[in-house]
Amino acid sequence: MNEFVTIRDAAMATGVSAKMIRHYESIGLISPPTRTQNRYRHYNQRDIHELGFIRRARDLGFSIEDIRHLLALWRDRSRSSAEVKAIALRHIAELDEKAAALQAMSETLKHLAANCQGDNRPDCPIIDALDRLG
Amino acid sequence: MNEFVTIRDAAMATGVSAKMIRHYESIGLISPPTRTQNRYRHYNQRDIHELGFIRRARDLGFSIEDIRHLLALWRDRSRSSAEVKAIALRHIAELDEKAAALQAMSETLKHLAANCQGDNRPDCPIIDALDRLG
DNA sequence: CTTGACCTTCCCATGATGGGAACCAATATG
DNA sequence: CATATTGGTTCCCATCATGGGAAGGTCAAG
Repeated sequence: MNEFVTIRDAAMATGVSAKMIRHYESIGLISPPTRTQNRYRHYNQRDIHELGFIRRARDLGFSIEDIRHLLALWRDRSRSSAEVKAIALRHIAELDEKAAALQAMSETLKHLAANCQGDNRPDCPIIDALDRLG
Repeated sequence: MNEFVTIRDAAMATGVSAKMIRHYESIGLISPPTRTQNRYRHYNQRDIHELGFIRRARDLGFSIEDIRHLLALWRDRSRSSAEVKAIALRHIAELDEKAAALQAMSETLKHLAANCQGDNRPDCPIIDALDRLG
């Protein structure tokens, strides 16, 4: 019934914390919602929908600036899917690059750890590698 | 010849920026080096060696707190390799977890992007997914 | 003596998020 | 009705590792 909800309700409905909702407003990612006489923010269904969009984009690792762009495209009925896809592909490349970097570190450490006895003696190929001896 | 070098030379020799060398000192990761009369920091071979250790640990993604621990073990002749290995294994688990999270995002986006025409029409499964419709 | 290259300390910024203080408004209970 | 609790508000600070830059001291070379 009540189309307007408080920031807490909006947070629970979308999975975006009240803290972050205010933050998104302060950086202009979302527009300031209506306020009641007591200065409380009140969110309508469109606002909630938008916050859900933002949360899902964050869950996919998009940056705030990317989301700003995606929101503009979302609202633009005459957008081209090519523009959306370009943002996604660039982000995919970044994700793959970061994942590869982490995996390279992990691989290196796994090799070193595999050769480490892990006993009470000091000899350790991990330390040696950091020491530039290994 | 000259065993003592300036912070710039130490930075160039180790790949750790002068800015970060001062920072590591300020947080107690390295001990304050000797100073000349003019208050300039001067680093010896041991210091350079230690900074190299830190840089290699950073390159493997270890946090500053992990490095603090690793440095202590490095200096401890009576360390147990088990303790070093434990730190490494925990870090490997973190790296793998983060890499997996990034890959999951990438996979999801790749599926969506594969179904996106990328043309000048607005229809777009990527936007639809963020919109909760897809 | 000036110029330029280096050093020093100190403050501010990043990106996304949370913690918490100080204060005001609304509701629920004794 | 008075008070306790809850939940709003703004504002400041912290994270993590790193860099930018200002203001000022020091030194070598021209």
